[in-house]
Amino acid sequence: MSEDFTDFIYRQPFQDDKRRTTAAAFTNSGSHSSAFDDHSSLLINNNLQMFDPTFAEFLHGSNDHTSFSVAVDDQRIPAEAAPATPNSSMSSSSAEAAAGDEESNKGKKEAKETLEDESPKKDSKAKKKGEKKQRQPRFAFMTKSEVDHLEDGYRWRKYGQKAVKNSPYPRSYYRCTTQKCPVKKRVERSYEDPSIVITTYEGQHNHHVPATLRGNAAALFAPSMMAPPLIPLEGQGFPQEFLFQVPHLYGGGGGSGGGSGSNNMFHQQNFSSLHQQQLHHFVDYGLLQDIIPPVYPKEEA
DNA sequence: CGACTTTGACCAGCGC
DNA sequence: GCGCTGGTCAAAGTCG
Repeated sequence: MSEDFTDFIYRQPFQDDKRRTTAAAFTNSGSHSSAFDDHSSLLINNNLQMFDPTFAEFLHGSNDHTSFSVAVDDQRIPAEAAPATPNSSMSSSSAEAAAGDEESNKGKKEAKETLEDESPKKDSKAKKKGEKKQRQPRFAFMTKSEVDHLEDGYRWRKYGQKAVKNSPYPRSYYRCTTQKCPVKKRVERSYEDPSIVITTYEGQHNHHVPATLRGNAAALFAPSMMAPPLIPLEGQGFPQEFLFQVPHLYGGGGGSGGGSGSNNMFHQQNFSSLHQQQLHHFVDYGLLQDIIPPVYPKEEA
């Protein structure tokens, strides 16, 4: 299914680090590698400098972050999955790739969550045994930030936290507090670079951004999360997830410590046409078209 | 008092 | 079949 993309990933002009990361990620699919061990993912690691810094900035209005990345759909960033991951750049392990189509473990839980919404209680837990659930599209953002929970314009309620294998940092689970909104997100820190926060959004908001939010986030994020179901996860040959990083050109707070490790990954020289194509690809999937503000093109200009 | 966080327990999928 | 791990629930605690 997403093999195409996996392949694509391998072809990326990764840096040494990247390569190793990727390799590690793909070979380290022990069991549930980790938070980001789903299917193959499409990576646009370094070299991708498509967005204007404002893009990253809109993320949460603050300037904690210096980098930003996105993963779409079932893929997760093998933050912890890649023990050898030199930097937090994500790669994806195809461990759950197979699951992508059919969905596997988490699907069921999510199913109950996303489908039944907030109504399900322990009850739902007991039932829905054989019931399988399709996975919601996911967007993983890697953000360099001091705070774990980044402001993205929506209100979230934390409903769980788990220690992550291979990582000293726990993973937090959040759910959109808006009723009927099935969106969930996971937040964890890269064990490689503690300064990087990996946020994975799952599902799409079916409501507008709370008015109380920062204009930035609200304006920019709302659309993306509210986009209609555009990801035919199953059998579409789509990348279960893809992600890209956006270097934050602003001095992320004077060479933030963590930045060091990520410097490599966020260090790009130019935005080649290839990347543009890639971006287009993503956009075509309709996943980012809303997320990506019209500012990126100006990068060229 | 309502909203949110913390935290232990539970459940299911997967690999061995 | 067993153990590990990820994901979720829900009671209790905290905060404004």
